[in-house]
Amino acid sequence: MDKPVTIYDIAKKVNASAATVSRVLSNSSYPVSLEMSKKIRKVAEELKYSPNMLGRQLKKNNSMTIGVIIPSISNPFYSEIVLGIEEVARNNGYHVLLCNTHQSLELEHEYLQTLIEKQVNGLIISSVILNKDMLSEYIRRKINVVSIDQMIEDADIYQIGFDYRKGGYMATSHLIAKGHRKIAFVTAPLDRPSRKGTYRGYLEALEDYGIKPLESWLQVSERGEEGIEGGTWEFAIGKKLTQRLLSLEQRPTAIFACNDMIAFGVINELNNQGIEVPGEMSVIGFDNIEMTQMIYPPLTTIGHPKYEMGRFAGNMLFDLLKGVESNIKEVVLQPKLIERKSVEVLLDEER
Amino acid sequence: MDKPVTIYDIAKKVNASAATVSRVLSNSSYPVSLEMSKKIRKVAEELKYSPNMLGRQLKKNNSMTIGVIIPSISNPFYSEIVLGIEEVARNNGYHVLLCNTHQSLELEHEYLQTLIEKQVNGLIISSVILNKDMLSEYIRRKINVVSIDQMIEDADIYQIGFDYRKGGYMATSHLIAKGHRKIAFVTAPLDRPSRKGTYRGYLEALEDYGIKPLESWLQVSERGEEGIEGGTWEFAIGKKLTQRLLSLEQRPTAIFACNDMIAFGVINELNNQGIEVPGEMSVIGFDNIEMTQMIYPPLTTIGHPKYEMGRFAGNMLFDLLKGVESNIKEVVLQPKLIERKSVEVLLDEER
DNA sequence: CTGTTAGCGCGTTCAA
DNA sequence: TTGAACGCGCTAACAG
Repeated sequence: MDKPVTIYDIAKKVNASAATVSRVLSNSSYPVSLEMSKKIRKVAEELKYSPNMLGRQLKKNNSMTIGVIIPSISNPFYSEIVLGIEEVARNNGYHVLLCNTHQSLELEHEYLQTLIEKQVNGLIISSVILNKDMLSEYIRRKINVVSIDQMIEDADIYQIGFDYRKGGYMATSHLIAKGHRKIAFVTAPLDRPSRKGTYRGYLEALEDYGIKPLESWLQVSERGEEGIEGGTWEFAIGKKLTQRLLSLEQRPTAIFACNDMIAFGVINELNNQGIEVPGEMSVIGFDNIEMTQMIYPPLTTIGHPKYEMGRFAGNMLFDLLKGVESNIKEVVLQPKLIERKSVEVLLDEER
Repeated sequence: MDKPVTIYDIAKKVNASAATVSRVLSNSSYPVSLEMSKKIRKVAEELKYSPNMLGRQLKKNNSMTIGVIIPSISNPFYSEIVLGIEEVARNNGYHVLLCNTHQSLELEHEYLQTLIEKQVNGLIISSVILNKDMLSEYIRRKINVVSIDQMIEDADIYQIGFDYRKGGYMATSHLIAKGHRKIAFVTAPLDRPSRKGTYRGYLEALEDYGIKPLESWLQVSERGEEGIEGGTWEFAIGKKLTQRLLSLEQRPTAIFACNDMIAFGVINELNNQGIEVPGEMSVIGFDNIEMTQMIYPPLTTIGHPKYEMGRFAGNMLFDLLKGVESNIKEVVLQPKLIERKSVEVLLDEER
C-alpha cells in the first residue's frame, strides 16, 4: 500500500544522514558508533525496511547475477548441470537467470542480448551457435563467459568440456569386449561437437578392433522440429531408428545410443517387438541420467559428471569474477563406464 | 575494456540531449524527427550501445522480472510447470528468476527475501510453508503472488490448484473397477495438501465401494533427508515400501503410488523380486510425467496438466500486473485417467 | 519537435 | 565518527 521505505526514511527517524544509514545497513566496514548502529538497525526492523538492490546495483555496477543459457531445463541432463551451477552461485551470494533456448538460434540471440542489458556479471553457456567472433562482444563488455559441454575449438575462452570421443570409444569397445561385432550407432543429428565426438569414438574403436561397420548401422535422425525437442522427441527418434534397424537384412546384435533418452526409445521399441534386452539385443546409452537406474533392465551407459560439470563451471566463473586469474582455461572431464544390465555377452555361435 | 557507452555518449556525438536519445532508443511514443531518430540509431549501432536496464528499472521501479519458487527443477514434475511459466513470461517480455528450495525452509525464506530485494514484479510459488500471515508482507510490498499446486486454504490469494482428492478417487476406483479389492497406497509423508488430498480420495473410493482397507496397506515413508530429495529419493522409497508390502501376510493385488517417481520404484522392486507387472501385481501412478510412457510396461497414471498449470499461473500473474483485476481468484484443474499397461483385470478367483 | 532539470535508491567521496 | 553533495544510467515533467 504505502510507499516503499528507503534509507532516507530511516535517516529522518533517527536524526542521522542517509550516508550513515547506508553504512550500517550495507554492512560497510566504515566506522559507525555502536549506539547509532543499534538504533538504525532497530528502526529498520520496525519500518520493515528492505533494501532496493536496483539502487545498489546501479551504483556499484554489479548485478550479483549470472546468466545460464542451455537448450532446455526439461532435459534432465541439463537440469543436473544447472543444479550444480545454482549451488555454487548461491554460496557466492549470486542469483541465476536461466534461459532455455529450445534449440532456437533466434531465442539464443535474444536471451544473450537481454542478459547483457540486465548487466549479468558472468555467463555460463552450453551453446550450439557460440563462436569466436561472438565472444569478443562479451569480452568488450567485460562479461566473463564459461562455455560448457560443447567445446569451442581454437578459441581463447574458458571452457569445461567432456571427452565425448573417449566416451564413444569406451562404449563401443565395451560391446566389442562382450563379443559383439555388429554394433549399430543410433543418434540425433551430428550437428554438435559432442555428438560428432561420440561418433568418432565409435568409429575409432571399431577400426582398432578391425571391424568394418555396415553403413546402415549408422542411424541418424533428421533434425527435430522446434518446440517438441527434448525428452519426448529423443525417445521418439530412438523408437523410429530402431524400427529401421530391425527391418535390415543384416541385423546388429547391439545398439549404442548417443544418449540415454534415445536409448530408452530403443529399448521401448525392442520391447514392443518382443525382442528381449539384453537376451536378444544389447543396448548401451550415454550420459547416465538418473532414470537409467530406474528402468528395467537398468541401462548400461557412459557416466557424464553433469552435476560436477555445473559446479566446476560455476567455480571457474566465480574465480574469474573475483579476479583469481587461473592459467588453466580448459578442463576436460572424463567418461566412465557404468555397467548395469542392458548388455550381455554374445557367444561365438551367435555372431 | 572501454567504459560502457551510455545515452550521453551518443547524445554528444549527434549534438542532441540525452532525453532525445532516450526517447528514440527506448521506443517511446514521444515525437522525434525522423532525421534525428535515424542519426541516433545509426550512432548507437556504431558505438555498439546496449542499454543498462538497471538505470531504466530504477527509474521506472519495474524490474521486468518475476520470481518462481519451487522445490527442485530436477524434478520433472516442476520442470514442466516452469517451462509453461517461462513461455508466458517471455511472451510478455519478462524474465524468470528461478529458485529451488530443496525442501528447506531456510532456503525458501532466504530466496523470498532476496526476490523482494531484487524488486521482482510478481511471484509464482509452490510452497510448503507459505501461509496467510506471510502473504500480507507481499501485499504490503505490492508484489502479486500466485500460488500453484499446493492450495492454501481460506486465504484471499490468487491460486491455481489441482484436484488431488478427485485424482486419488479416480485412481482407486479404476483399480476397483478392474476387480481389485486389496489395494495398497504407497506415499511420501502426508505433510502436504496435495498428498493429503490424494490419500483422502483413496479412502473415499474404498468406502464408497464398501471396502475396508488393511492398515498395513497404507505405506508412508519417513521424511527424506535434505539434499537427496528429488527423483532418486522418491524412487528409493518406492522400492523400500514395496519390500514391506511384499513381506505382508495379506499381500495386496494392486499398488497405488502417490506419484510416478515412486511408482517407478515400486515397479523396479517388483521386477527385482520376479513379480510380473501387471500380471501378478497392478500398479498405478500419479502425475503423468513424460517418463511414464517410456518405461515398460507403460504406466497407467493420473494426468496432471503441469505445463498448462504453469501457463495458467503465468497468465494469471501477468493479468494482475497489467491491472486486469479478475474476479476469479481460484482455479482448480482437473485430473484425468491415463490408461496404459500397468493395470490388469483381476479375475474373481484370484481375489 | 527538442532541451533542461530533477530524481529513482543507493554508496562513496570529501570535508568537518 | 558523521554529514553534505554528487553521480551511477535512465526517463518523466516541464518549458521552450
